Amino acid sequence: MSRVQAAIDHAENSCKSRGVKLTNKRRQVLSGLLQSNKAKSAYELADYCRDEFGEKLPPMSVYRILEFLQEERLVHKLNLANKYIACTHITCDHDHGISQFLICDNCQTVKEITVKKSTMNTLKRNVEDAGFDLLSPQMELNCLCHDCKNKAA
Amino acid sequence: MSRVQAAIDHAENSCKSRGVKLTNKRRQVLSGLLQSNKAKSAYELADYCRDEFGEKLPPMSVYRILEFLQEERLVHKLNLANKYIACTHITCDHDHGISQFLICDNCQTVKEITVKKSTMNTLKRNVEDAGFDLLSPQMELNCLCHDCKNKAA
DNA sequence: TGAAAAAATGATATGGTGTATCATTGTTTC
DNA sequence: GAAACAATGATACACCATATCATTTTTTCA
Repeated sequence: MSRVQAAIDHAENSCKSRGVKLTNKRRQVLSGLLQSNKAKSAYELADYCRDEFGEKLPPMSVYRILEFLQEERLVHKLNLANKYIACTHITCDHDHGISQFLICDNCQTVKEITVKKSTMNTLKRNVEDAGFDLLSPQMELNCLCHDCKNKAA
Repeated sequence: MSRVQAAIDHAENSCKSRGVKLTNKRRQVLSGLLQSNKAKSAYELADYCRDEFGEKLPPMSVYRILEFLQEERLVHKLNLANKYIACTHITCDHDHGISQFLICDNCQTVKEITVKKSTMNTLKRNVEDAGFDLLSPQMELNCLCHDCKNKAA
């Protein structure tokens, strides 16, 4: 079974156990995100569903579906680019910490990592010293992936 | 002399020494950012110039002016919110490190801080372990400022 | 079963952000 | 004072996002 199919099956079960439905269109949008290692915009996903499944999905619906997928923790929104990406941990059952996203400036590949708790704690203290409380420390960092770095060299 | 005026004077000198011009409109846009502790969008700045100085500044011009101000390191762009803010260090002469921005989710006040070098190094190593190189570690963090926190309590 | 309620999706219009392009005005330079 | 350059204006348009109301599909439960 493909990695994508495995993730979708897992998502299906997760939804069922939470008492919500992974409808056909929701599954299609999710698969659009899963079969790519780059983030995609709502409009790109609408195009994908049209091309791949012959569904004409209006943008509004895509946004609603993405909102649903985010609530179910299947998808993350990258606020810097206004794009969306499937959660790397779909197939994990355990709850995972705050994710940080590394975005390659050259090829747009996105990698989701989890920064060590101690680093985040240091950062948090830093922020509190400035008179603020950290709410959602999801960081999106502009990077160059080593593939592109090597090609450039 | 007001804080704003002092910053503008300083910017003026800085531009002169770099051989570029802080024109009237550029000064107006900069002052729009300086007299606020919140970030402003290009369109908000256009409105500000219209209301405050009777200038009708088309959006395109505001964007060009903001680009100029960023090149001169007088202004930062907050990519998360698509807004701009005056650099806190305008009146410093020394070159300063990478800035991090704390944004209050409630009142939108923005505070520019500099995270300790050791923390950034740890983060950098974290990122490199994942196969990426950090390009511009400008972080924008969603926070709650202590003013709002206290009011809520 | 089948009508009412709820959930999901469609359709249309519109607003905000940002850029491409070409035209115009203003300022240096020599 | 003409040529070269810098700054700004004007128009059009692309993309992201949401508000609103309509329609379809699914669930619920008497």
